[in-house]
Amino acid sequence: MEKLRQMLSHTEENYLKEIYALQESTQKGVSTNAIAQKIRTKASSVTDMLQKLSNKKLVEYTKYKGSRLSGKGKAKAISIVRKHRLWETFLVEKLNFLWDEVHDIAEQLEHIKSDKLIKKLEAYLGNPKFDPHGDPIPNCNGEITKVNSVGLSEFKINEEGVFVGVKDSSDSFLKYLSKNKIAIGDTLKLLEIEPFDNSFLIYTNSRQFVISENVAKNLYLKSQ
Amino acid sequence: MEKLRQMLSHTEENYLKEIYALQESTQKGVSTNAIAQKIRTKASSVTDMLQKLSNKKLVEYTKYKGSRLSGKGKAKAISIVRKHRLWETFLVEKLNFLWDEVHDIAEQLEHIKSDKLIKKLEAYLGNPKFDPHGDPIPNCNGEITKVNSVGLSEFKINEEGVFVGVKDSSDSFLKYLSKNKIAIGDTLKLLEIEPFDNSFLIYTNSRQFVISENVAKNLYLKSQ
DNA sequence: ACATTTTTTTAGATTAATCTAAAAATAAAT
DNA sequence: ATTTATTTTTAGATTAATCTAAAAAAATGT
Repeated sequence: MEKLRQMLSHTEENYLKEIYALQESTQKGVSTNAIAQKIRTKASSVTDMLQKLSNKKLVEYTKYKGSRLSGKGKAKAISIVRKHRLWETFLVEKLNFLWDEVHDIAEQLEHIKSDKLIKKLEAYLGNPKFDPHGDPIPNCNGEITKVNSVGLSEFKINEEGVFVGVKDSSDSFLKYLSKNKIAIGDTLKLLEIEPFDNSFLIYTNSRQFVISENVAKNLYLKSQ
Repeated sequence: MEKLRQMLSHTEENYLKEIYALQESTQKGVSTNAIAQKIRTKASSVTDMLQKLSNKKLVEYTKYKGSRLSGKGKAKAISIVRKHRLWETFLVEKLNFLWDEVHDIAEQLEHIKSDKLIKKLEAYLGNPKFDPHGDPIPNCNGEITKVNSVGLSEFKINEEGVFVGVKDSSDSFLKYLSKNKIAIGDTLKLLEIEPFDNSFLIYTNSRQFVISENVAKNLYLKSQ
């Protein structure tokens, strides 16, 4: 008797997506509390869900030790990220949304279940490799183009690069960027770091201005 | 204290949509069993939901008497139909889906919550008035273009008309139509009705063929 | 190393949507 | 006008996802 493919709930998919995001930035297990914060729920709810996902072999979970996605779980997470980023691209490229308006809508669209839909959407968009925030779009086999960009905070004085993506794509940060007219594709040059507060003096588009260290850390550039 | 707008679950939205479809074809209350059949659930589950929707003032429900949507409920139902039909149009017009492949996907997309999205989608599609099945797309105020088409089964011998829509948009019926190469926009002429089995002899696209009475009832034509 | 703090898990409840089985109301048939 | 059949509702359970409060484990500080 063939076991028909697991249908995951929106909630389960969200957990997988967030665990994936968290485990990418560490070698160790992802802590229950970290997940709870991301999902905006209580640690006890997370424990329940981890046990469930563990039974389904999507997460490797051992009590008190934190969690990692299994191969299956990671594949599923990447497929959700893929859908999210394709939909964001659609919203910006075709429907003329601003890049700081699309996150919540893509968060809903990423759960639509249809492989055919996502294949056709991808083709319709011209097989983009990056979404509007500069994040790579996994292909249908889950492979992700490696971006070798580096945070502006790592730059040397007078080094120059093209702004290719953000680290933090929170609403407030994206709104900060639009307000200050910094957009993907812009060439930025680091002129000076003020030792007193570690603020960065930047040159771009024939003007110069100051950004905080925090902002600099969140800007990814491809240096030439 | 301002009451913030009711957020309905997918399930509630589905009930409203189906009750709307059912109540359009009758003056009387919609029966609990009829809803159960549409939603593919048990009558007892429907009763529970009707009581809930009634408490929320979306449905006018009196025990054993059947239900009708309230003004609020009808408006909500129409907005879901609107989303469903706009998404179907997108899938067919932009992503090149066939008209018999889009229903299940649109059934998911219709629950995406964003007024801005649906406004932008509508504009992107060029403000279409009809979906790929010939059904009218409600505008953002819930107004629906009246189609004065008539079932082929009402035609007289030698009467001719343009095929503008289907009554039953079930998968199997749409597949029947594609297989037999009958598409919206085709001109059909009724040549003969066979008295023995009430089958219809039809002429279209330089060929003639026979359809059952049942099929004839489901084809809506605009006679000239 | 032990006491304290923090993190994580368990136990027990709650809400939404569903189900089955039984009871109640309505409709149909003789 | 009764009886029979059908429809609808109620009562009581179940499952998924969540919560609070308390218990258990791990990490931290002196």
